[in-house]
Amino acid sequence: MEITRKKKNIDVIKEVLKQYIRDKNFRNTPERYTILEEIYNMDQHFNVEDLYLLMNEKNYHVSKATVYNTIDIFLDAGLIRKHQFGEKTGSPSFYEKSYFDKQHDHLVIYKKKSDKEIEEIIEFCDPRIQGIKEAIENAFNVNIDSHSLYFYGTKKA
Amino acid sequence: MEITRKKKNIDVIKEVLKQYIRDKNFRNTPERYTILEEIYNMDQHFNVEDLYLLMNEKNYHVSKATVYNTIDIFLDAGLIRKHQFGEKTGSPSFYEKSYFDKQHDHLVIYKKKSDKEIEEIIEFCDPRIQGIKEAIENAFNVNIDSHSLYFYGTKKA
DNA sequence: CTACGTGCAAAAGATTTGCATTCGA
DNA sequence: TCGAATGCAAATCTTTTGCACGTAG
Repeated sequence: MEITRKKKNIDVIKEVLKQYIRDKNFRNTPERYTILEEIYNMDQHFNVEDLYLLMNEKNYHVSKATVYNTIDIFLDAGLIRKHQFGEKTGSPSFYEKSYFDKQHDHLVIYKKKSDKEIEEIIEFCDPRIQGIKEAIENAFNVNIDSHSLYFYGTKKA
Repeated sequence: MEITRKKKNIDVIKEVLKQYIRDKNFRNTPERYTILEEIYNMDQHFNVEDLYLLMNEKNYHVSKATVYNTIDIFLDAGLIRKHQFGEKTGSPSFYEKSYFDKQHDHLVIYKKKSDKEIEEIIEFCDPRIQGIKEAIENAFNVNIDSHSLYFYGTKKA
């Protein structure tokens, strides 16, 4: 039952990708569908290195360049979202699947206030952000396509 | 008058740095005060490259390593804030002076929705974010030290 | 005097790019 | 067939690190 529903979902996702590819006159390469499937099998945030290693372990051979390339496409298609956890610049970007998911934000909990080692990342969703968004759209005459909100803190003693 | 007030402010800032340095048992190097002054003379967001070039143009010789080093200290001291505008991972971090400034967030306006070239960055301040912050602190039993909120969009036609 | 801080250059790490090869349409 | 995608390696770009030297305390 669980497996069935999962299978159904991934098929829907692949259909979304197929339509996107058709719209953009891109090509239906097997890599794109395989990477998509791999991403949608994950339940965690992942980075390019993770995904690259995981796929190669499973004997799907993909180059890193292709992973990066494909990730860009998926981002544009709205199939995944990108995150920059922690505030360090050089650290890798993280991604997560986004289709079927409602938009949410993140609370980054550091082990200690000082050295920014991440202990945990919690997702949350507060509807008030929509109100702020609308206020900003009106105040500055813009259309807002996305937002990113992170809170950084530590566990209460 | 304007100049006087400016001079006064920078002295206060330097005093803040001095106290911080004393607390941490660091050393009062001239570089630290010169870089601080340079930052507080700017009215724009800046990155390390900008600051490094600017200072060397003015014949203050500082190495990039020292700039990075000093920036870290200032961040910890709360004298500056760090931003990652645009969503690209490899792009440099930006900074801005933060003392005397109230916390604000940013609206990043892209020229076109698609290619993420930045047209303008607008600062705003919406008090509702405080309400969200408090809700999160209570919900997850954490102390939140900081947040970052960015809206991304384009100008309305 | 004794480390801490600086400068310089090399290293590291994530991402991009160039180019030859493959393969979808 | 023909150009878009891929794979691989080299290049790029920001930030970090190692080490010798200078200097604050």
